[in-house]
Amino acid sequence: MAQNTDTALVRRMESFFPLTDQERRALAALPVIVRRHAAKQDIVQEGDRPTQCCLILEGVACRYKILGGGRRQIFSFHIAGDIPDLESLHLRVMDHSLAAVTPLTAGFIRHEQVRELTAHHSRLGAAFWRETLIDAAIFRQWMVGMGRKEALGRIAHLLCEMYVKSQAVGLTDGQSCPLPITQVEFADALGLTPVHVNRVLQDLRRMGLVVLTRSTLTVLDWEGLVRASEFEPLYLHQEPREVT
Amino acid sequence: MAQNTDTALVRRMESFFPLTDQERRALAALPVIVRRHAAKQDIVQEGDRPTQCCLILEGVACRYKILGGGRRQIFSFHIAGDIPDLESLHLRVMDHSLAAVTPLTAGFIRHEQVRELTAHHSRLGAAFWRETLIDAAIFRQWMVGMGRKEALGRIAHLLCEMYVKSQAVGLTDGQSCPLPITQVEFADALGLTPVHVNRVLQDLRRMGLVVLTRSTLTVLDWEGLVRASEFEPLYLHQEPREVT
DNA sequence: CGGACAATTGATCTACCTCAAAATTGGTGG
DNA sequence: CCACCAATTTTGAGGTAGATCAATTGTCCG
Repeated sequence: MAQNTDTALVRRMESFFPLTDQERRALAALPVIVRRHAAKQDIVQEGDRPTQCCLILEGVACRYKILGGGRRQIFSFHIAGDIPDLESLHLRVMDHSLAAVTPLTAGFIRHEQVRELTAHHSRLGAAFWRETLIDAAIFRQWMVGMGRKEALGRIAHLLCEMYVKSQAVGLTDGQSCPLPITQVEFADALGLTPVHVNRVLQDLRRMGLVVLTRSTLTVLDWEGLVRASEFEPLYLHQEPREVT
Repeated sequence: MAQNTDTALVRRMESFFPLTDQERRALAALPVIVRRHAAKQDIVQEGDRPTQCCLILEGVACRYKILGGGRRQIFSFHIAGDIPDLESLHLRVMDHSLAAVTPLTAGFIRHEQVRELTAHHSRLGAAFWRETLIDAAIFRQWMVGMGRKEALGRIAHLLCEMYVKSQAVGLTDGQSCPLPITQVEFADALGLTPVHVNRVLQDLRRMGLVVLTRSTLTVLDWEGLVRASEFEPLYLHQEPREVT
């Protein structure tokens, strides 16, 4: 398992720039505690003051906030290699919660270890910072959807995004990727009702763009899906690897 | 003017932790080029690869993206002391644009200078990082509004937020703060139509919560506004100053 | 095999949009 | 200093995407 945690982090960092041996060794030396979480279980809650952050190793997690009246807004979905609560490194109090969507394996790293690492390896610090900036870019893109797109484009866009993110960490298989997210969760992420999500997903199927099972997304017509969603992957900042 | 730029940055940093003399000197030594922008003028555009970032000294700026069909989504408004494109430090290509909302005075600092600074002063680096994390927290809060609140709560929330942010940089006067933002801009920020924004603002006035002129917000009933908007300022992370 | 959760369907309702025009406002040039 | 222009704000009437409420069906898993 220790090897898994290393490769996840190392691969993630190397998508920014090639690591030196020293940097690779420093990452591998990070003490990581691996823990499993049941589906729907909170990992960190709004109001907490975490002393560690959480590297997703397997499964899907989401960040969310609950309002009065049972309304919920999901801000992001996270897959293997993501560190969804990295921001807790510099924001003492959590302003939202982090939960497992599916059964989850996660590695926990103490803040002090991360601070130590970034202090001594400024390029790794920059890479971590960059991760949080990409998170923010994704938030902005979701805002575009919720503010200025109709339900169909909004849902299609999320499917594109999840597919591309899965691809980047090698989770795609042919034209399929894992997507174990319920329609209720889609609704809470997109600012819609489960009922409406259901109807629009049927439209997407009828248009021959995708097949969605309970746990898998298959993209039948990528071009069509991109067009329907106005998807432009620039905001994910998956630049070709170059030396800095 | 050099003094203005210094105080803006220094004050902003000190809201995180008390600076050492050394840190204060390093900030003051940053070469800053001051420039004025007319209202509605772009400062940085989507697709640009900036080599500097922009410190707002006076006026209001916004970040936005344009979609086909003339739809626009505004992501944030920025006032004195903000560095709205700080993220360009680690994301090579701009995935959105930055524009002046009002006539604007801004100071520009070269990336290399900022990198130099953060490399030698890791606490300042952390403070800059933190700024971008708070931006992201505000994005999340706007998502909550667009996804799960009706227009009245959404608008009221933005008014609360702008008031509190103004207060933090000493721009409030009694129960008023500058808010030179048109209803069209509100609409593009909130995912609404200008027509609907107009009607809801009238409701807020009729409820006796606020007075809004073209350039100034006056809060008549803060409690009422907070209740109507479900405003909880935790997400702004304006913690009491403490030593790190 | 049962029980809970997830997906689906149908009927009705409403917050917000669209389109169009009028009334205000503020800045600018003469 | 005033008159005018362009941008904003405001008003009205009708339309629609998506919400709400309430079942029903399907599916996974112990």
